[in-house]
Amino acid sequence: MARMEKLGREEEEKSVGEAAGESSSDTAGAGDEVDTNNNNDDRNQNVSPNNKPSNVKYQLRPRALHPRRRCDSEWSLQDTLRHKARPPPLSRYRRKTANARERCRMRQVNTAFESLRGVLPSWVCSRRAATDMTKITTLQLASAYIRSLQDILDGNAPEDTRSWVLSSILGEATPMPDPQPGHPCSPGRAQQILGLTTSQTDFVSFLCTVPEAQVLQDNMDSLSSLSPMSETEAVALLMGTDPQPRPWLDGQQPPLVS
DNA sequence: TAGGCCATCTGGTCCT
DNA sequence: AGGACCAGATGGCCTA
Repeated sequence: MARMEKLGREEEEKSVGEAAGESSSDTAGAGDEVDTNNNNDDRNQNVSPNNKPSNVKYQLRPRALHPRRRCDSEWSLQDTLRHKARPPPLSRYRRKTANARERCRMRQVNTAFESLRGVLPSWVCSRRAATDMTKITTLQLASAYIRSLQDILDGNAPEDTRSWVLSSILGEATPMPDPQPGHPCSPGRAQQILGLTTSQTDFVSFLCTVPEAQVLQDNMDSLSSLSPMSETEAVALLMGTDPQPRPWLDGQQPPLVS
């Protein structure tokens, strides 16, 4: 939290500085007077003279076109032919405006990540600290979540799914048999107990007629190390009555907002 | 202290 | 020409 506040302050200060005519790159120096193409960088020393990796996890690739073309086997002839003369560097004004646009663009990316976290059900994330919801984690969780929903829609589920879902809906500890009209876990019963809307009851009906949601749990196995789900949580998701607080959305400082 | 994650700056490329 | 997008580089913060 404190970290994010500090980051926010830093950005604010930088924005103020730029508004005052300062160039943040004057102090940050991210690229200023740094020969980003030179291979004398410490982290490039594991690259052999023929530019092949030597037992390293990753390596840097030359940024400039000509060195990259020399070392990058994926560089195509078309790329070479398409290469244009190097344009002059941007003016100081255009560089600043470009930086501002880039910051804005990255804010939009972060907003999109926040939005994505917002649609992830709590049981996907509830076992994770808010600070653990990194961008990568968010994408991985969302991917697994979507996969689970897709499996449900495709009907790739064992037979016991209906009873599992309905027993969860009804808050009963043991699996229920297949619902029959008038059965305690029929859609009508669920509507009565839970006060469901018509559309929600329709969804229960859907669950009563197709095998599906065990796959949700199965897919959650892939997430088990991240966030084991309870039946109640899963049903809350399915019914749109997600009861759990989402600390990363709860008015607290979001974990990754710039 | 190393590694992960992030924001930011920057240059290159593509598109309008 | 200028904006959008992308990826590399850099430095700060945090945690194991």
